[in-house]
Order: sequence, then structure tokens, then C-alpha cells
Amino acid sequence: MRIGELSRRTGASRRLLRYYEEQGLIVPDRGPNGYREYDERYVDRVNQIRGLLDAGLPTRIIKQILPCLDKPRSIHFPDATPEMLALLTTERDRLSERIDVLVRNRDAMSEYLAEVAQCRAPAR
DNA sequence: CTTCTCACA
DNA sequence: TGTGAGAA
Repeated sequence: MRIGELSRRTGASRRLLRYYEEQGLIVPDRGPNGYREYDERYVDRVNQIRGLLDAGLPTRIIKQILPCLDKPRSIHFPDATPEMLALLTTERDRLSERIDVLVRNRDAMSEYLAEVAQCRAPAR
């Protein structure tokens, strides 16, 4: 498929897809006319990129760890350098910290909402 | 549809 | 990180 269809199916703008390519996150094939050609795998791939960006990872890191997160993980297993493992470990830990912050804030919101509900439900 | 560039939040 | 616009 070409960029327009991938854009439609991922919700990412054409501009953004080119931006991801510029950042080295995706490397589409090129047709004879020079148009980018994407196969089905790129739909999931783009969504995964969005997820990692949402998780707070910079494109620089995503570019490095994305190959490890590809579907046939067992095939990428052999070329796991110590540097790669260290990177994955630190990024996973950063993710865990962010999750903790998110959980605390969610709980704080729940607590507040519960109190508000208690405060005005009986009155009404 | 393509690349590139400059600006901007 | 992501967008818009203009040029070619």
C-alpha cells in the first residue's frame, strides 16, 4: 500500500509517516515511480511506534529497540549484544517508574472522586 | 504522489 | 514530537 492508505489505516498523518521515516523508525520500499510502498506489517509497526512514543520513549531509543520487539523475537535473539540488553533493561525500568507515577495519580483521582461522591450523594 | 526547506508550538 | 506551507 502507499502512504495515503497507511495513513488512513493507522490514523497517522502522511506527514508524520514521513517524519518517522526521517527519524529512522520505518524504512519503506520504493516503487518504480519513487513512491513509498508499505506492506501490511507496517500497520502494526506504526501503531507500536505510537505506543512507545506515548510511553515517553524518544525516537532515538525506539529506533534501537524496535528490531528486538519485532514479531519473530526468536530470530532476533542471537544478535543480542550486552549493550542491547543493558539498554532494554534501563528502558524497561524507566517504564516501570512511569507506570508507578501513573498509578499513583490515577489512585489520587479515584480517591478524590470517591470523596466528592460521598460528599454530595447523601445531600441529594 | 515525490523531495526539500523554513518556521513554529 | 509534530505540523503547515511553499517550491519544484
